Amino acid sequence: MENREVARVLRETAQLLEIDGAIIGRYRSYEKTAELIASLAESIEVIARDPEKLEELPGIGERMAEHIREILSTGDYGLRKKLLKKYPLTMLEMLTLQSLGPKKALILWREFKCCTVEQLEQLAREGKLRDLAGFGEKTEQNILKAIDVFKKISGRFLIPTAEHQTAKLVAYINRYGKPIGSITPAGSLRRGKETIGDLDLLLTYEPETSPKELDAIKEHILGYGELEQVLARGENKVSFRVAKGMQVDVRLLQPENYGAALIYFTGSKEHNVSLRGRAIKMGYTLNEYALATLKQERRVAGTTEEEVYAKLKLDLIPPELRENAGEIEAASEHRLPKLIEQSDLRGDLQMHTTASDGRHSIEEMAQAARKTGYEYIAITDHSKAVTVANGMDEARTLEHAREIRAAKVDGIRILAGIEVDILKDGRLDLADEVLAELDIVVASIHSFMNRDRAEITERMLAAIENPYVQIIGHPTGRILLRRDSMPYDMEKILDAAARRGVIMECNAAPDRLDLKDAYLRMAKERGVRVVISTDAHSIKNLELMRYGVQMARRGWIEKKDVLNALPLEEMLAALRPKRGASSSKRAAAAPRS
DNA sequence: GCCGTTTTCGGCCCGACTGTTTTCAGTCG
Repeated sequence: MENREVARVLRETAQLLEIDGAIIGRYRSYEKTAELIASLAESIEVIARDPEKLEELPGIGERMAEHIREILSTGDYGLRKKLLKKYPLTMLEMLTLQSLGPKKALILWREFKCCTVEQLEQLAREGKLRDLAGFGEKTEQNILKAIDVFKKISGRFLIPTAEHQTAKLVAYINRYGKPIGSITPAGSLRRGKETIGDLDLLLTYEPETSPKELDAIKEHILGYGELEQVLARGENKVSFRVAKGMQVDVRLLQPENYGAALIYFTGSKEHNVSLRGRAIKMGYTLNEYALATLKQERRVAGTTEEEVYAKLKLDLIPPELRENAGEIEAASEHRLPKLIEQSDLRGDLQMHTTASDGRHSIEEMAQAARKTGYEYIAITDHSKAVTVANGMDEARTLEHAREIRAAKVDGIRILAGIEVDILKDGRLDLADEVLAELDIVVASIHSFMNRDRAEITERMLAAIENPYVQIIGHPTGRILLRRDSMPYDMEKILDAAARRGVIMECNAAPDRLDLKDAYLRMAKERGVRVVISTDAHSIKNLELMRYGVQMARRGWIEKKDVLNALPLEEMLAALRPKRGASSSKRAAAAPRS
């Protein structure tokens, strides 16, 4: 059973308990355990095999450990099943509606036996909600609006979509007639999460700004051309929805509170909760304005993030790590990783040209890469199995390799590579003799992804065992918001990669970001090196590298873990030598053009 | 259900905003 499955059972139990009116601490305990398990890099199944290890995890005691074991062995949990006899599972779907929480859901269930979004819509349309205790006409309208949103949107967006909307919005806000303070994007966008739910913007204003002036600024923001619905308009905050249901929160604050607010609105929520717990233990209280003494009689810090973390005796935690996944402990013991930066990278080892499905020639790609400051690139076009991408057979691959080696661009080394397909049975799409002739072999799966976990695992293991494979490209095959990862036993795969010296790719395409953070961290723990590659299909795509770097940072990856942060010769030496070939030595010995 | 330099019992992060109330509960992030 996967961690997220176990986490789902626990989270549903927590929600059902909350509807059932359990005391706050009890359902929070289930909620916290669910969050913890979802964020673990290791498999909970493996941890649970050790009789003591489970209870060593924070927030898991004797009883919770038992519950987890029950879930792992039966696939479900007794208390959840018991609660589901009282409340249907579909009630939880209703909780995803904005403005509808557990208390109102319970009233709907008691009064109308209403437990689905469809039934709720019917009741709201008939005007039957407004007379319920705690409900009113406005609530009824809000529920109808929320149902509209629910039906229309998935609710999450790719990073570039969120960046684009942020840029437009910031430009618009800055068109306010008078000078305005700084505008800072926070939230999951700042943390570099793989998809973004909503936008959080911090807007500072000077302390002498009059209330009237503040109102004018808020009115200006709400005059944004792409605004579709105002959700809240208060003293310190405006919230609204723009196209496709994306929610925007703009928080207005004074510069002296900037650091505390930036921490608060960067999140994650779990990181913040943990920070507050730490603050309390140290005799402080932390909110979005400042770190202060417990009874708020004295302010201790709040103007910068550094200052707040320092007072909490923590090193400054990079936003990408703020997921409450061990970063606070690491920061308190001065052992935060020194995360990889884009400027550490010396090359890009996966890209395509017109030989398969790319848009530019070898020289054009090399020139563009040279301009970004790289020392080397690898051209890795597709092999013949990917017919739709004009994949190359053995003869074309060899001819293309000759062309790559003949191409000369000053100041950059162009390596002859391939992105060879891993076939249905785990064999490779090109003959060994051909692979032996190339400088770099990336192997990827592009077809038959809908197989079960055991089959996919075996297939990937076969590829890793193949002595010609040096790098596994976009290992899980996911396309964000469209296609799930292939199911496999990542521990087995990474153990095999560690044993065989195979490198795992972190594909930088913002709709892939594959490997993802948790798997990158697992790779690092096993000593598996990673390569951050754009998989560029055009010159423009070379710019996508920063997304891959940010995902790697979220996986705690440092410069020393990254293949393409090495100088050319060291990079080639770090590649697994191909059996029966000395191509890596030959490549290293060749003169740089 | 968990946990302890404030605690083995009694808390559990904290504040903004809305809407339904007439001082506050519910929801949200």
